[in-house]
Amino acid sequence: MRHKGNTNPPGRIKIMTAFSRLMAQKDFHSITTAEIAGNAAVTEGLIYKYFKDKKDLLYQVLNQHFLEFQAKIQDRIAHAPSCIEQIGILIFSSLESYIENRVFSRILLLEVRNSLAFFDSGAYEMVREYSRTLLEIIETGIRNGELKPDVDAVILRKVILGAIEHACLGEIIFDKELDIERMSTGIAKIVFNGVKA
Amino acid sequence: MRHKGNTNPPGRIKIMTAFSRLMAQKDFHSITTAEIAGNAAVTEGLIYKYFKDKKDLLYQVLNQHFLEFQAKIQDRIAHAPSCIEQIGILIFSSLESYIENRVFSRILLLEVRNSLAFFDSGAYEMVREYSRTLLEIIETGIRNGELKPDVDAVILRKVILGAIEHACLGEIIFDKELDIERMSTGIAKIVFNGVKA
DNA sequence: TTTTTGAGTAAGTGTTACTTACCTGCTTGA
DNA sequence: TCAAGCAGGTAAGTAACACTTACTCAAAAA
Repeated sequence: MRHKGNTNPPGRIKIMTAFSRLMAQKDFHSITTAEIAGNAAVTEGLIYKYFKDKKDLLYQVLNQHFLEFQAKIQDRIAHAPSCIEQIGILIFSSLESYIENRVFSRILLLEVRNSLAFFDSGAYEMVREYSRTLLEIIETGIRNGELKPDVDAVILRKVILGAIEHACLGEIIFDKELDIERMSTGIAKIVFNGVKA
Repeated sequence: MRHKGNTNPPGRIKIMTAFSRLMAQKDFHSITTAEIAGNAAVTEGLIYKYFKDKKDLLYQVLNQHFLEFQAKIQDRIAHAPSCIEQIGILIFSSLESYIENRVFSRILLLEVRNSLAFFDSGAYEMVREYSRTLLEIIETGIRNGELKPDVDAVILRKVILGAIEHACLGEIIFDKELDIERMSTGIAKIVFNGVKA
């Protein structure tokens, strides 16, 4: 049966950290419950005391990482004066978080999306909040004249989020370095000024 | 053992079409080999005559879909006069293919990326070719003055590919409609002209 | 006529995610 | 004060799954 207690017992923490460690080395499907339990020095059964199933464990680890991501970005954006700068900061901070926290990125960009169960999870709600934040910035920018009045806010959001994700996807998959500063200013320049001569 | 013959026997075709049908209904991991065999009216063992494992079946189905995708895009681009138009066509045709061929999209955007084995597959080579095509168009555009001379071609490619993927991701996942014309011209407008007032 | 070979089958097998029943010590309230 | 309840954790399963092995059959080659 599922656990009811609302504390955070050592076994639960050990399972999550062991799983995070393993996610840094290999993909979700090739990590076995036996392996998780072994690394956490608990029995397999305990995993199912704290997590509904293996996927639920994945989502909760993602959730935990997401909290830091969210907090950092919201804080930085709050201190920026203009919408243009806020968008620049969001691009930079997102890339920075993706690159610095590769376990988080691997899970969010590569592992969870293939299962519909994710979209009912709390972690997905955080994705939506992040996405909503960007939309609000864009809409404010259009209203106060920083952005062109005929810009489609929803499409612009898709362009920005897509660019961010695609920018670090290869680097996450193949474990390469990324010049975050160069990439984020490059993306911002294209989106803000366009590329047509 | 793996099959050696180079024909395309009925069993093999039945397995691939049955699997494609199933992929339209549910995600890869929840499709069982028994289910595939049952739908194809063959025995489970035959799957492993023609495919190394379940993932290999996935990659080969993707490959097959990709051939049509590639052919359509290359053909359309060849008939466009300018780089600007070629990029517009690539955006439109990609979105169209993603939306019209959802099995292909689900596999490419959601299912294969989580396993490193994919990046050794023939299907991934086609992704690279598609990506290379876009880069060449951009570089030509910069050289002949259609695009700004200081544009970073690699970053621009990431913005465009990211925007395309993100534009139809939600629609693929949640099985929604998409106004392809509106979306592709919207993306092109932002990328070409920028959004800053 | 015999041999080879590709297409396909039947019956496994080891692993894996997940379950069930249990133990153990700590708190708590009657 | 002590039994009851409960949270943390364990041990030993089990069903289902991906994948394997050893086989049959038919038709073309030799």
